[in-house]
Amino acid sequence: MLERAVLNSPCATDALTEKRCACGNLRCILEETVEKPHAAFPAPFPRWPLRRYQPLALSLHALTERQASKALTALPRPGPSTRRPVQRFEPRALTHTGSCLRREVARPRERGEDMDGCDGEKRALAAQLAQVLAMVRELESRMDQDLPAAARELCGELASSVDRSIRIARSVDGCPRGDGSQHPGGSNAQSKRRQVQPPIFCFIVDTLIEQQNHVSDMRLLALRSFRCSRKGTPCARRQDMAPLDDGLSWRKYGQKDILGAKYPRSAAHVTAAHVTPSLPSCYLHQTALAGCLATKHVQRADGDPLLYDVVYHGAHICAQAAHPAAEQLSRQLQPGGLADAGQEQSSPLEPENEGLQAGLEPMTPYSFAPATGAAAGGFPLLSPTGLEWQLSSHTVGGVGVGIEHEPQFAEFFTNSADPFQWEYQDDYLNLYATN
DNA sequence: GGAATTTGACCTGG
DNA sequence: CCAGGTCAAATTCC
Repeated sequence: MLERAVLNSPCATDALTEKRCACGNLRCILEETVEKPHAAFPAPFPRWPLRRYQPLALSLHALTERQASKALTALPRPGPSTRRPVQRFEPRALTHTGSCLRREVARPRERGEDMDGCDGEKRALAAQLAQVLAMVRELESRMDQDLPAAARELCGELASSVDRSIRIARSVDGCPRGDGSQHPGGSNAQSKRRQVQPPIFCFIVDTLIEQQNHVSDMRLLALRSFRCSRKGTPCARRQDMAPLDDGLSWRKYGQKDILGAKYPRSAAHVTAAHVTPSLPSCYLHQTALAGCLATKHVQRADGDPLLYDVVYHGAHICAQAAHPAAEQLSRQLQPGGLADAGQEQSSPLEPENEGLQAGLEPMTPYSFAPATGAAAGGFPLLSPTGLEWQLSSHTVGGVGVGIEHEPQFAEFFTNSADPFQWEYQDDYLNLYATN
């Protein structure tokens, strides 16, 4: 795995000053970009905290502000259930139970708070999100001070509050409706395949703390999801805290143990139910192949079992392509002809062409549709390498980390002449102000 | 009984 | 030849 190779670099430290490390090891390149700003400016360098904290804090701020306004509207509305939810692709072996929660938090009912069921929990959720927002603002206010200890403490509080928010959101999401039906994804005791999403903020807060400790860089996180694909360039990939609920329906058709990987890789087609719902199940797979070439591979990351490496192949030409996000991706793929994953294509995410710098919302692979949980909402991820690495996700459990495309990746490492791309902070500001 | 998943076999590209 | 992707019958779930 690339990640492992990165971490095991044998290169000498002095090589880090080279623009490209002599050994070509990725870690050297990473450390160069991380350490150079520190070496170039005397400590305490007043912009150090800003450079370190502002992108993530801005992400948190933008997210929490949106969440505070959107979370409740995304909650299940009372009314009859229209149809049985289509089972999303979720490898059983990859199912987890949200064990990454840092601490157990008593639910409002257990704490003697509002007893009005969903309404009470909605209020608790709103309160939690408001608290998160306040903490993020405080974090922003401290950016100009070199107070890593205070920032660390604040991050811990943030993580705790976010965990609580997500717990509440889940419990609300699972509240019984007026007609007694369960909301999709809710707490259906009979559903053994239900999906449990981990808290989305654990990761970003960990990342924030990690950056504070000079241990890592967001660029490393972007690297973690890079892997060569036998079939050629995947049209999109990302790492996530859970198998994505990307708004589409997937059917698993295979699982394979991968040499050197801890966890097997699962593959899924788009289900053809939307196209030919009357066909018997034995034809579904073939129909899916004939109707839509999109496939999805999911594998747990070796380094962090809570992360899932998701790779999308092929073009959506089935009925589900009508999904707004899928349509958007399709449009982006068409000019470059990336429809077939086996073809060598240029990046569908060229920043200068795709409106990132114009303030448009960054693209996401297929659909990361707003999920039914209260934690749904836009989530801009920042990358230290520049705007072309940014992405926004819209999934409950989704913390998009590394959507990338191989040409971009290659360009990133072959054209790493600007280790100070962090200086585009104002662009970040502008970008997120428009999201 | 239909839908979804599992799993061993087969296929394919390097 | 081998690793990884896919097929499809068998199995499981609801």
